Amino acid sequence: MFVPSEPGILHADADAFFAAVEQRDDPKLRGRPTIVGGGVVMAASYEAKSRGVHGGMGGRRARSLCPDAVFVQPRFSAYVEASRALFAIFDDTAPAVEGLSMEEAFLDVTGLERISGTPRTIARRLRERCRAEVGLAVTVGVARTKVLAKMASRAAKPDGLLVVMPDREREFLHPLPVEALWGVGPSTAERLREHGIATVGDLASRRERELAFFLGPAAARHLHAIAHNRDRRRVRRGRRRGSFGSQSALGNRPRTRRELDARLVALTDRVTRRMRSSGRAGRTVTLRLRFGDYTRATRSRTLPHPTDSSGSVLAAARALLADCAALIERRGITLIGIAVSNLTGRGCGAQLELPLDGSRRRELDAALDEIRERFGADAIRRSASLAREASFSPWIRPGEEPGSSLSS
DNA sequence: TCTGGGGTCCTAGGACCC
DNA sequence: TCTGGGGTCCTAGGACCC
Repeated sequence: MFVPSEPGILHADADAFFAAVEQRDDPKLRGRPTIVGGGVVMAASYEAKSRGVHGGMGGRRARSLCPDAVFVQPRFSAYVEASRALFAIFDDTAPAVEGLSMEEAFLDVTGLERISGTPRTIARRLRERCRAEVGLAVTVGVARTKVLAKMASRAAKPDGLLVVMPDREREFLHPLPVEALWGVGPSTAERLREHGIATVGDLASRRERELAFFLGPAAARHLHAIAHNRDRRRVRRGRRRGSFGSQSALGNRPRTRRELDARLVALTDRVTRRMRSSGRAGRTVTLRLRFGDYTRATRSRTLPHPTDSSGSVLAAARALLADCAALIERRGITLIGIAVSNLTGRGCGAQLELPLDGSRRRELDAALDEIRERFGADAIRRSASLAREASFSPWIRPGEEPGSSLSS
């Protein structure tokens, strides 16, 4: 009898991360609906979720749905520490780990069977270690592709493990509503439903060309591919972030120019400080605004040279803010944010610490493969000459911490 | 106390260059 | 001088995710 071998991509995701850390650290919260945040729900424990509370919901609505919930202030340093501990276990489990956020990652365990056992065994052990060593429940989805592993973990939550075997992929995927697809949000779902597409199976039955008419070519190609579980993206190590940003909500009361400028100074300081401690510089400064009527605007400016200095970023941000004075006057401002993108080092996504001894050879080859795959064979030659010009220093450096964003 | 705070990727038009 | 093709970069905005 044919026995298909187990697929090798794991998606590991800590359940209700912020809320779970709070419940771990304060026994009084265990078993009780716990909500992190106040004005807005940043994370809700499963006790609160079962009453209809979810992330992003207004605090008042959450309170009315779940009057006995305990609200706690977020403690970001505790979440960062928990995230590091989880990633230490992930890194110990698989050679290729790709962080998606503070609390989730893809792990490629292909070819580890002789050393560590089957993917199912590895996933089981990973979950046990996260619980024993970090005190958190981690759900794992296992499949042949990243999209499917991600969707498997979603389906297995909370505190579950789901392996989608290759001969069961369609059975798993096709009955799901289109909203369940990773990357399909309210807007795309509505457009699909307008065209009579309600399930992933419906989606798979349409031609890509037909989808492109109302989704655009890129979205059509992507959705058509994943509806057929074609997803060739590999688990990539050492991905570096593409931007640094910070924003702050202002409430509804009117703000003076002086107040806005003070916010801008604080935001700039926070962002450039983080950039300097990561050793990155950027060229494009973006100002993000939200107005009293919930409309938004962004304005950006690209500088001639990369910078990490608060002076240069602030000057650009101030000029952009001045351009928006009339808009702000008219609509009232409720949120201000800045981001710096177009970062130096972007594109050198596969990094390695020197020195290169024999044991690093395999990693180097994998890194070169990755660069070829993402940027074309020519990129190696161009990078090599750049690196020679720069005395082989700036582009080979240890990667950043995994998990670049704060999330719920 | 009525709407966090962080990210990613894609599109489309215009400027500019060869 | 006009037309065309092909490419890159910049800007603004939309959708989505955690």
